[in-house]
Amino acid sequence: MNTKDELAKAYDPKPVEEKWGKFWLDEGLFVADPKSPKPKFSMVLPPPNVTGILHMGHALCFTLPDIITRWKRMQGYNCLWLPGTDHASIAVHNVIERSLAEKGLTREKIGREEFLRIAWDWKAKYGGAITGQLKKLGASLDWSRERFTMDPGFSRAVKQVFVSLYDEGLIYRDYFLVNRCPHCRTVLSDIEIEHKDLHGKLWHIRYAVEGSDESVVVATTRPETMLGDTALAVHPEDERYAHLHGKRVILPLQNRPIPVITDERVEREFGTGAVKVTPAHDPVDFELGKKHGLEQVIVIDGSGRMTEAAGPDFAGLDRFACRAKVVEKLSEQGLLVKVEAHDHAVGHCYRCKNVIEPHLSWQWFVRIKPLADEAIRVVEDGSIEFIPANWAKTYFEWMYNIHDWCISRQLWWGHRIPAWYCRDCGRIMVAMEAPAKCDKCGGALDQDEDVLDTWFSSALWPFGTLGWPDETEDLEAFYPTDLMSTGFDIIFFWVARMIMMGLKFRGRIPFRHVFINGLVRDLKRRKMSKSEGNIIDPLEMIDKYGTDALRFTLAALAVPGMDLALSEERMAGYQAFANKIWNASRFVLMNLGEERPAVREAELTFADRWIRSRLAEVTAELSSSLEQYKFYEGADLIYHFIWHEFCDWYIEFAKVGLREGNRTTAAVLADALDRILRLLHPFMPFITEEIWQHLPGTGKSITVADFPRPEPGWRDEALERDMALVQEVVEETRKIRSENKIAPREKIKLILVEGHAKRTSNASGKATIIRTESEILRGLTGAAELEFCEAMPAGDDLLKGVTGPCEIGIIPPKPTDLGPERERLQKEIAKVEAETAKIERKLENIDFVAKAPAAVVEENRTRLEELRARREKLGQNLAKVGAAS
RNA sequence: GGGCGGUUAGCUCAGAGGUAGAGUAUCGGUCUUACAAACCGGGGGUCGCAGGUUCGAGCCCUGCACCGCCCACCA
Repeated sequence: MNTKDELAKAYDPKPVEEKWGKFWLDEGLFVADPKSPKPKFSMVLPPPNVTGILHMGHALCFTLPDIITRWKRMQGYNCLWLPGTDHASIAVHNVIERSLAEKGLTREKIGREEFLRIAWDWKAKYGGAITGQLKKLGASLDWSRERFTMDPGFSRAVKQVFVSLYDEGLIYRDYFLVNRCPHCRTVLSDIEIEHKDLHGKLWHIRYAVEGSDESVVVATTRPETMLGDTALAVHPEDERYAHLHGKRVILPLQNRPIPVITDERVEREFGTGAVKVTPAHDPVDFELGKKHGLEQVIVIDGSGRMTEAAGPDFAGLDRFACRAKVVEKLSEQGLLVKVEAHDHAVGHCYRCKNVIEPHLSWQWFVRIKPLADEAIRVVEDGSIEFIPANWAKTYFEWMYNIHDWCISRQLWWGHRIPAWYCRDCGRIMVAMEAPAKCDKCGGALDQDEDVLDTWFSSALWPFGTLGWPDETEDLEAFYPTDLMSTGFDIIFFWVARMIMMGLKFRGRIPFRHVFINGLVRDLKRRKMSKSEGNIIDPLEMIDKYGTDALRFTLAALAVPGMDLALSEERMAGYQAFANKIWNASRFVLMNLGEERPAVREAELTFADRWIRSRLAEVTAELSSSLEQYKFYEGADLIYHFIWHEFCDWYIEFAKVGLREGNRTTAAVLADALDRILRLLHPFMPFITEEIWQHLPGTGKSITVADFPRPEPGWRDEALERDMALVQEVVEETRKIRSENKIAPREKIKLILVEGHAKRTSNASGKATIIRTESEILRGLTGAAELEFCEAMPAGDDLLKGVTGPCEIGIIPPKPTDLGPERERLQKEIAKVEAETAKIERKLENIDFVAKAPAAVVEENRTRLEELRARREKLGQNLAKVGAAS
């Protein structure tokens, strides 16, 4: 890259992001090589829906793993991060059927073939939107391996899995009561139902006992289903109803006799203790019906309308309209005893939010227990780890109580179930390819109309994308993957099923770590939704603050497993951070030529050694944070280091050296920046690449540069402690200046009173610190004249005697009010005294001295001494100021 | 009904049994030649409540309150 062109004064992300985003892809820097001898690190991207447009959830889901992948890549791993999209049956249906409805059409009117043509067209046209947006986030995905859950290879994998499971008896077909969404007109699995507590009613209805004047009152939340009642149930030991055993009651409105049955599952305390039984429309009743051999009368169809069986008064009515009418009729006939308010949970469709309807029909199921048992084991034995670990509990909770999985959907967009039915003998044939005719009777065959649950195919994502069922190079090289990063909302939908299918079809876990990220919420902690109007659009944020700022914000807020409240202010803060780095880099580059100067050990200044020591420490800490997926911690670390150590202190120190023409300082500055950029790169890929390319002596791309390792020789804790003293002196000086309203320009005289000697450093360190200290005091505080207290020995080296924290006083440059300084000292004294008292109390406590670890006791003693010494010096200073006034 | 989180500065959140932190906001002061998207300084806290363990608790234990989420067949 051209190192000569100057950096603009302020950072402008747009051209930079465009340039390097393209460069990385053109150069194939993220393309994985299955033959590489390097250790591998692989992930598959949770495929976004083709219908999707980028939202903050995506931004988070792509940023966090991208940080990991970039970090691993820089560490020399052969990284594969495989992208793709999901066909999202129901979501696509919703989109297309809505547009059909606008033209007065339905999918049934245009037919399956035409519908699928439209769907594929739509996918081709809009399905790419999400991938284009993804690239803007700078996610280092291997686009050469992009997949789609309905591409031919993946479809083959899906069929293969279905056929195998069917052959093994793990997939079966059954006539069963399932959840159906009347709006989406398909059945759903149990976890696709959202339970919401609603304020409902409990209607008490009188049923006459056959052949007597007696009656029984039942309570129900769904009066319309009574039309399909085929029994009345009471508890066998409920004495109130003992005389009804074996009798029949007359179903009102239908005037049909139904038997009274007894079952332990009836709660005597609830309602009247007598319950109507509707086997075709209630899950419990369905089971009761099976147990007691009851008839199943379907009175509500798949669209939520009443059937002929509901009787002429109700047939054709919508279920809710029917409810009103039933209640009305019962009331007219005096059979409605009372109506109570009653809160209860009602199932809603997770896609369209309509109330779901229990629906009796033929469906396909996965017999899940045998698969779940293995999947439980691999988490129990630690083969798969959840991060944070307590999500494993959620996983177990569901897995232990898992129910068979209904996988058929009455939709067209998706993987059509590879099952054929013989028109003549009804035989079912399941195969990869359509059989020509029935292998039993030779009859013609019809393929099952339904498609598979989208999640059935997603479950195969970690190996289906790598070429399975073929034993490909990629599959060999990259399965199992190392990390699955996703939201807790799809642990059941997706994570659990991937584990089950991975174990079943690869015999190995699909991934080692499951990182659970939280939900992105707004500042009021509400979920972002269109209807709330609180959406923060990532593309808008990128436009406004830059991708790096967005990424850094998400990382800084990402505490594992916790929801994060996104704030635009914060993002603006990280935009400023990018600008800060930019300007710091400008300063560094200004002080470099075409070549990077070499470091000469002998010329290293105190500050140079200090920043190297800090760098070694921060490098180690950052790696440790990333290893634990503590993105917030890593972000915080690097942010603080760059802004408040590198910029605020080191660059200021370096100016002293640079002014004197110290080329080693220039070299250290350049080297530190180089390392900083590499440390920061996983978080802020674009700006770091841009600056790095301007630094002399770097390589092809920072994406494949070495991630820094802590230099073992650089860490120097004693030196860091000395620097802390220097910083204390400087900060105290600034404080005094500020409180006395002394302008930076004005020269002041400082009085340094030597502190206690406890924190003495080694002799050579002292010499250095003293020199640096003078530099800094001049350079940073503008104090040209230093004056030291009487106790200080006079001599050439003004600060020779300073060995510990210093109390600083000032002699104002001109007569001025010393009141503020006096107040400051008094406040400081009060603080010191309060703390002294606290520690004294502690040390007077015999138990504390006896039982606390010796080191802690010693620490407190030292601290007490420090405080007492400090109190004394403060007193001396106060006396001086007091005397001056 | 069962389970899981949360409650720390005005706001958003970190926090490792041993001196309560960050960002931001706020107040005051600075154009100190990398950066006003900046610099310097200040103020701001009974760590939800009540007990307990401990020499010592924001942190561990018990109970309670409130907020949020997940699961669940009292119709």
